[in-house]
Amino acid sequence: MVIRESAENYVEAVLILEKKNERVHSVDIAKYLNVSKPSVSYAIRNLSEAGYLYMDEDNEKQIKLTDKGRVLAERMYERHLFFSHWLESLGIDEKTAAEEACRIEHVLSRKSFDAIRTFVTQKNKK
Amino acid sequence: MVIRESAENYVEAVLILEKKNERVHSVDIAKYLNVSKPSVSYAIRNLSEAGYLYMDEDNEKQIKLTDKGRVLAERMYERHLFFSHWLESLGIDEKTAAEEACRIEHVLSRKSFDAIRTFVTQKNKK
DNA sequence: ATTTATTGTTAAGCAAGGTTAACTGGAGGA
DNA sequence: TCCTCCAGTTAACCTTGCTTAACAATAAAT
Repeated sequence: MVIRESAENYVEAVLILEKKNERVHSVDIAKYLNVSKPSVSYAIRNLSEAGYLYMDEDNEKQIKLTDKGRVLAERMYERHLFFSHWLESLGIDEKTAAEEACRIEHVLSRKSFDAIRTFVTQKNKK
Repeated sequence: MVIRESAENYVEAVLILEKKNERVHSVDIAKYLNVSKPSVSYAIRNLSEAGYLYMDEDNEKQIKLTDKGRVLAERMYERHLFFSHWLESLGIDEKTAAEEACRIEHVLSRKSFDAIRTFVTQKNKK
């Protein structure tokens, strides 16, 4: 399975719900991402086949990240926080900042993201 | 027609080929964007129905931007130049910088792009 | 115990944006 | 004149990632 924007959003959603100490069931992901239940069902199947997460059948079907999935999710989340905070600091309203962070976070290579973050962080220090 | 990333790439390609003083026929766009001829044919039909460009039947089927198309194309091109130059100045190689600029340019609102450009330009002045 | 609500899955289908294969039509060379 | 090449279109199809409708299974409530 090729990991695309959609897949990245699913694992990130799992991480965020988990951090909020909320239940992480398919239906919660659907609500969080604003998609239908079958979409989540389909995504879960693909992502579990690809080893990014699994459904814990023994524990009320909670969705859990694998190590591989967690690495990806943390990377997306880190980017999300960075871009949304940066955009907000530039005067973009919170909602817009979150939406755009959500799109930018998927299109950058590691190198470019690191370079941008270093640039912004250094400027903000001064 | 909703203008998406793909549509933005087509009008931008027309602008760039035009700036390079090259022929702008469907087949040139296909080569530039690395897509097949039928893809271009389909895109041209949609974009001309939506008023972004037209095929000049009286002039060897050259593809021309309408005013509306030109506005969009210039906006994309401006973003493309900004991001690719910025990334290169951060040490990203030219090819990667161009590829990533090509993706970032489509995901930002006007407000966010302006804010980012102002931030970067100011830092680089100091 | 039976009904009801919640959760997840299956099936069928749609839209966007690609692809290849096959066709048409015009321009230039032999 | 005929043949060939080039450009563009049409048809059929694929993939991704959604959707709605219908259904199954389980838990909770009366």
